[in-house]
Amino acid sequence: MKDYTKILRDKDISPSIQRVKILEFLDINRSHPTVDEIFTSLLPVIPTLSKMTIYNTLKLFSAKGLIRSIPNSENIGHYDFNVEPHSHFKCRTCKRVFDIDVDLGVNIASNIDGYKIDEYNLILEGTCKECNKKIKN
Amino acid sequence: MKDYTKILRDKDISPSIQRVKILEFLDINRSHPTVDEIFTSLLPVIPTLSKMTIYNTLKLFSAKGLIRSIPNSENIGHYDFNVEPHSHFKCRTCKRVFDIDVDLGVNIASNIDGYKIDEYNLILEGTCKECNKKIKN
DNA sequence: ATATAAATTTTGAATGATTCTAATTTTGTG
DNA sequence: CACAAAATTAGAATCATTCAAAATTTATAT
Repeated sequence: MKDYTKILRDKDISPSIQRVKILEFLDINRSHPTVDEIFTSLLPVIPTLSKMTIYNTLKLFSAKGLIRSIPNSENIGHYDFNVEPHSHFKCRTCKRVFDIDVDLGVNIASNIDGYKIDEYNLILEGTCKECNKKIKN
Repeated sequence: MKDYTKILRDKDISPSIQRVKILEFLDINRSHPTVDEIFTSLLPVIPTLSKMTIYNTLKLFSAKGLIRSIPNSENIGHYDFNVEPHSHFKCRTCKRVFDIDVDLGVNIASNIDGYKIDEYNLILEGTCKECNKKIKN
């Protein structure tokens, strides 16, 4: 079992119950959950939890490089514990976000001068394996 | 002057005044406008215009491959007349979206089996040249 | 320990983008 | 020219997100 309290302290974040539970949830659930999914799942654990805390916490975690957010054309935020370089595929049918092992190489930052890049995301969209099968049947 | 009516007909879209003007606007304004910017700009031209028409039209154009939408972590839709492969940079300060000439190199589609890819987007986020200067001063 | 200040969480209202629904207008066809 | 189909419009509804202010919790100094 990971010591999320320590992970937070190492990033200069005071480890409140809410923050620890949100971080733990994101680590265990690598399905790129939305704010709403996090809220619904943690409400039984922390009955006083508010969505505002989740928004604040996710913003804080992102700023500290602890997690990353995944933009997509449906304009709903997904969050990822995995900050290692990898890409994402969003299924337009089931709405799930999958990890895709596409390596962009390091050469992106070097190409663009003048721009300060905080983050980059490669997002593929279309139909996932499962939904493809269902459509064909 | 381009024949937008013909461009629409070629894609089996009946060329209403609204659709022609929206397409023309996107062609002339390559600044990746939002729905609101399109609406505000075209309202003087088509006084009865409604935002719903713009949403419908952009969705239709996207589905027909006439334009593409640019996802970003601020969850606000930007639209691009240019459907040729290229990437985007969104400035978190001034909110503008810039074209970036990043070559993704290896063709992505071939790497991922089982997934049907309709579209892919590489979106970089951070601070643009101009905003960088302002911050430093 | 205890008072006080600072940080965090909570609540509910507000905002902003997008979607829904139903009515109206426009267009295409016989 | 009438009728059906398609497109547009208006306004309400929804959903994610943010704001502002109050309440709670935590940390600090006495």
